[in-house]
Amino acid sequence: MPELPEVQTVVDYLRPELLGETVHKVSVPANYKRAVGPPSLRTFNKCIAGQVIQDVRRRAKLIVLVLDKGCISIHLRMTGRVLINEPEQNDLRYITATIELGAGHNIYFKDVRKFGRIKYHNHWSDLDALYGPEPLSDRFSYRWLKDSCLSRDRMMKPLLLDQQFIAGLGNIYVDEALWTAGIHPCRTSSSLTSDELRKLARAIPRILRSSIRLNGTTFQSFYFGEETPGRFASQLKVFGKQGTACKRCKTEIVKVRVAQRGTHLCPTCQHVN
DNA sequence: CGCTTTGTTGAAAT
DNA sequence: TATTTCAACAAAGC
Repeated sequence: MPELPEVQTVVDYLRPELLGETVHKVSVPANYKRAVGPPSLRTFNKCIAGQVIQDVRRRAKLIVLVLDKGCISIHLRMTGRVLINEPEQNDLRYITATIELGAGHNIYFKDVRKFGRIKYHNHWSDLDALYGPEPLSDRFSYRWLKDSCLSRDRMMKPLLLDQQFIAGLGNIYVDEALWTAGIHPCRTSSSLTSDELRKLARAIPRILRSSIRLNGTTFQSFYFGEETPGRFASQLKVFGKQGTACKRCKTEIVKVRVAQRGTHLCPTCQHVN
């Protein structure tokens, strides 16, 4: 499940390969056209034709190809993968879109679950405005987190998953950050103490940077490049660790349901109140 | 077959 | 009315 560190890993892998390439058009298979747009395929191609890729960057969980004028965003959702080499024959059926570059070079979007989407935006700011602060930017701070949590009344888990609140966190890193800070996922944001907020503000960037350094977490299906897995799975403290002993207090990690999401926590370290 | 996964959407609840 | 929560959705593997 690609979240901020996994998407960053893909972006860092793609950037040197794609910088300076010219985009020709995007094509989709006849039996599945949902992966591209908005805008419509016709408009999409009219917009991108001949534009040069000036930058490859990440915003929230999106891979963004910044072109001369607008930009193309790629959301991997659950199982999306970006390939820059011709896929194997048996992988061809999962290619839901192809971005055609010059000289027979293509970007292939392979997506078994087909939740992934590729969109075009006329301006970077249109896309930028959709998301909250980047946790690895200077817009994120203890002060911001404190003010933002105390000024609303939401459960911490869904709050941190809300991309408009903070960008890039998903199920894995929210569970890890809340365990590190000793905060129960059901805690109300306005009830957090300064000490808890301070711990959380430290934990979020620390965990994300640490994961990026190891190329992200390969839990089920995340790979970048052709078949390279991330190595952060070995550092996980609670995600997928139900039934094992808490690294801090030896209590058994449990998996519960919070806001319709599978949620991993230590009942001792993370108090409800 | 039902459950799981993600983020968006629109409806419902507070 | 604004804020917050929830169910539905899209798709396929196990």
